[in-house]
Amino acid sequence: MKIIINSSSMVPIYEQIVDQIKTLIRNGELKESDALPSVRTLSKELKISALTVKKAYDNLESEGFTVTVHGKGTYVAATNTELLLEEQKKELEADLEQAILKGRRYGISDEDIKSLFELIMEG
Amino acid sequence: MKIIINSSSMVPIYEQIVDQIKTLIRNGELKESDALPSVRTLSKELKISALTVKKAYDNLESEGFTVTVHGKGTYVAATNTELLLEEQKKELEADLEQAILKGRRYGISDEDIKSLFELIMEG
Amino acid sequence: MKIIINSSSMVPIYEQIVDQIKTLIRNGELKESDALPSVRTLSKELKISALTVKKAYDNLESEGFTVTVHGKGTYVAATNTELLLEEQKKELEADLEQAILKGRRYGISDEDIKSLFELIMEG
Amino acid sequence: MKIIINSSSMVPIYEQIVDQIKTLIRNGELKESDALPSVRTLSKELKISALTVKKAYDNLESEGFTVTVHGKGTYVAATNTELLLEEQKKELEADLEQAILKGRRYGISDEDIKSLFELIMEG
DNA sequence: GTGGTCTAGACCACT
DNA sequence: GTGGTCTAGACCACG
Repeated sequence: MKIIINSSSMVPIYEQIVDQIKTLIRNGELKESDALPSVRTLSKELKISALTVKKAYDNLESEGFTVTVHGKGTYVAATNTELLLEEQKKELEADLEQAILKGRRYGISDEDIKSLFELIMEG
Repeated sequence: MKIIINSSSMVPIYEQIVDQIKTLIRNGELKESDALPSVRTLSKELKISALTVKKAYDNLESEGFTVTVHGKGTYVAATNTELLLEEQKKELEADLEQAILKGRRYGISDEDIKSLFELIMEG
Repeated sequence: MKIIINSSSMVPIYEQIVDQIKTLIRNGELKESDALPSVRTLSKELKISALTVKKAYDNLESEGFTVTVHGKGTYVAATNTELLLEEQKKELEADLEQAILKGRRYGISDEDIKSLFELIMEG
Repeated sequence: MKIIINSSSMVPIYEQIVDQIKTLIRNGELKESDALPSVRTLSKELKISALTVKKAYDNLESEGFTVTVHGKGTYVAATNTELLLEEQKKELEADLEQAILKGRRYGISDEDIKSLFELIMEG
């Protein structure tokens, strides 16, 4: 499990974990029935609170990506990776839209917004 | 002063006020030496706490957009609108970059990200 | 009446007026029984609110420097200029003491405080 | 954390806290990465509102003396204590200058002002 | 547990 | 009237 935490990021730690595990599942690096590391193991590995890892796992479970067996551990559920990709695209779309709307609210021209976007994509 | 508050947004109310007043200043709808509505007036108008409006005004003052005279009111300071535009562009850039990085972290191809962006801009 | 208002100063306007009139009295530029300008006249001259001038005059009267005759105006009272000088010295002493105490609270050495003081006196 | 609040002072409580913490940092009693007491803890200790403590902490952070991590706490930032000393000296200088100017405005001789100053320093 | 935001209302100083 | 400070308590998000 190569999970990288950026504690100075504005994105909450638990969300960073959720995002990365989702992607691992979609990429096939985590397959159906694979066991995730235990809450305590991962928390020690990442040097964060076990409660934070648990919150991430809870989110994954409530979204259907994992199933937790009491006293045994957390396992990757059967997933439709196509569906997951769609979901992630929707999330990206929402983020992009919000950024664009903010730019327009600031009175920045669409041309300038496009230029900025392309600059970032190329950089 | 047409300020619109979205109380269900994750963006704090005081920040929404700050953003909108900054934009009003940059657009020339609020000119140098113009008086902002008093803290109490605006708080009644927006049906929010006076403290929340004050926090917004404090932020504007500490960033140099306004000057406050005790017992008199809050006024638009002399500002370099060029500089303000740059600042807002930087904010937009940061937002866009974060969205793009998230998309890539999700394993979405750059082509797909570009398509999504253009779709939103045209829609 | 040469009164100078610094509206960007931290010292309240009414206090600036009080201070300057006190000094005019002590220097003999305003003598016993001299009439002060009317509240409205002075407020127009200084381009400030009449209420602010009134507050200054009220202060002067309550400290015994002036007497106000209803319907006529405000006049300089009989004063002991020696006493006034003492009072002003005490005020200066209090201000200096507060500044010095602050410096010491900041952990600035007495030598540095003295150096600063002399620098200002000479500059 | 020995912080002393003088609630009858004209100096706002939050500013008293800011001043004293700045000094603790400059004196090395608070070192880089040290945790400040939590907002709630300090507010109980000083028997003041949590909001007042938070306002102090916000000020410290916006001036770069501390960093706050959501859900974790407030920590002393890496600071240039030399720079801080300079800043505090400037503040002292401004206070002394204002006192001296007031004395001169009162027509008190420079010799008298110096005498007063030395008396206070020795006392 | 932590900080972040918001409320409703109080009292004060200045104009 | 204005802004400046403070309170006591609420609800939320994060760890």
